[in-house]
Amino acid sequence: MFEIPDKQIHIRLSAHISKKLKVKCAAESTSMQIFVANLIADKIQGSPKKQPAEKSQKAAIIELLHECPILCDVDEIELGNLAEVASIVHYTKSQPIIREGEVPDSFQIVAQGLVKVYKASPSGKEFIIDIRRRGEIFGEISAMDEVIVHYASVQAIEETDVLTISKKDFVTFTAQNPKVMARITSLEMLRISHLYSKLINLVSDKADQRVAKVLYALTCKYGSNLQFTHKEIAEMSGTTDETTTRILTSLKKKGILRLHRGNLEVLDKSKL
Amino acid sequence: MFEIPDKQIHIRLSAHISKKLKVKCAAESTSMQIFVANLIADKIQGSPKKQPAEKSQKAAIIELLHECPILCDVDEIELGNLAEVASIVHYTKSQPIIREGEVPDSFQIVAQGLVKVYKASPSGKEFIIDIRRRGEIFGEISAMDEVIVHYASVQAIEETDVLTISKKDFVTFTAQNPKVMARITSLEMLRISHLYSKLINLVSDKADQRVAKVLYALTCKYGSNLQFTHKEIAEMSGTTDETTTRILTSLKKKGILRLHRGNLEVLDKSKL
DNA sequence: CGCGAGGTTGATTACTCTCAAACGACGTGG
DNA sequence: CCACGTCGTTTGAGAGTAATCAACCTCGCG
Repeated sequence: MFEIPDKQIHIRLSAHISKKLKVKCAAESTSMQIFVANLIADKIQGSPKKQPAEKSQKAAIIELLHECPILCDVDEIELGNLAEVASIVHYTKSQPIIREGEVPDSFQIVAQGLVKVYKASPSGKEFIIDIRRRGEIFGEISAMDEVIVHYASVQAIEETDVLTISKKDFVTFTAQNPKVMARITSLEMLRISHLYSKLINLVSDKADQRVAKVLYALTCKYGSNLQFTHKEIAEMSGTTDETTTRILTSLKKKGILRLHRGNLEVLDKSKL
Repeated sequence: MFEIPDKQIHIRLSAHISKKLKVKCAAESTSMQIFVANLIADKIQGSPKKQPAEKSQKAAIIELLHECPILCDVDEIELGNLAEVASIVHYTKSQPIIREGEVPDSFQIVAQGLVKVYKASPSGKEFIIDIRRRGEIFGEISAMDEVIVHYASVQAIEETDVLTISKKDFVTFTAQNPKVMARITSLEMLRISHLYSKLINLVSDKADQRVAKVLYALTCKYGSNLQFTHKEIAEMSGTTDETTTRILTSLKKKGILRLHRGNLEVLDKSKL
């Protein structure tokens, strides 16, 4: 398993090293503790180890596969075979799953928790393209035989379990189940339509409308209790933290929102 | 055929009708002459008529199919069959080909000329998502069996010939040529990666860098002589006409560009 | 010639980013 | 348990960007 060790470790750093670390963490938008913890874990254990699917897990995996829209009508036997080659990998909060530029080697389905799909600009600004939850897929680019690289990064935004299938196994599976490939294509086109909407929103809406649209979309998908920080809302809207805070407080004053630390509640979706 | 009549027609409009027409044309970013010409043509002839592929055309159609990346390795017989059910449709400059929200009924390949894929916001602002030329496809959403609608509009930006294949025929074709479907999926993923880049550019770059990136990308694809108006560059960059003009003139002063009416020449691509 | 589309320029306004400071909540180390 | 650092949040002031509004130019064409 890949987890931050329970034991506390105390580290003393010289001032300039500490400063550099701070800058790096800021650029990667991660906390120093998590960064160092992951660094240590990486060093000690290498990449997250795949956990072979145990018998007790197999039923759970098949249930997850059933919940995945692109696999919903694949027959039981095929799903069983797929479950055999799948494994569950746990990622801690803020742990990277895919880094932009890496060569795809596996297809993934979120089993539990949330991941963000995002892209960072050279200047360090991040834009969250999508949030995926249980049953939603990513890394589907590995189903392609061309040699391409990941064009976005994926990171867990809370404790997350991810079902992982190696590229080789997934290619074999799709070859035997052409309908799955068709569903993936269909999904990609749907995602393109969402991207088009995001583009046109970015060029034509002001920051407050963009934030409102993000909140509206999140509410539609996740309900009125949203476990996101202002920073995350900002990165989904393409604005800065401060601007987002201002917009959120103004929405609060209008009675549309209730703000708490690290989460917010939408009281009146229709007013967004 | 669907063309602006050669005969000149002089129309006298009352002031308020003229004004409304002007506003409408501005909103749809088309010239009044073309708008009225298309209006008349639509009224007289209905939708653009499909021109049945004549013998002399069939060779040209097959040549086009060969140039289309997603079809490049389909065998000659299949391409011949596809050519049988394909037809060439001519669109005049600024004529709409697909309107957002329409139900897809055909798959299209640009044979000659240029089309823009764009989306308009409710406020009327347009964003040009992509420019397609000979061999590039659009309307591929009609290959899907789900009932969905077009999520962007397509318009000819110069005199353009488009190879059109009905949804039914194209679905039949892809069913017999699964590799084509795989290539389409691959293409969609590539397009997604471009969209990701556009998104991150919009949120992190200033207007001048966005324009520069647009010019750079256009130069890579079309060479140093670009037949685009400032308005079109602006709609690709997500800025206004005026801002784009300012940026272009500043680039001209730096000796990177040469500006002419309706086109521009990139002198030093590396400085963009 | 007169019109309209494309292009240019200036002045003003509005928005939002940036920088800065500060606070409360929380967890951890001591 | 307290002190501390970090994170998430809040607020303010100032700067800079680009949108908006407006006027004007000019080229090409009917």
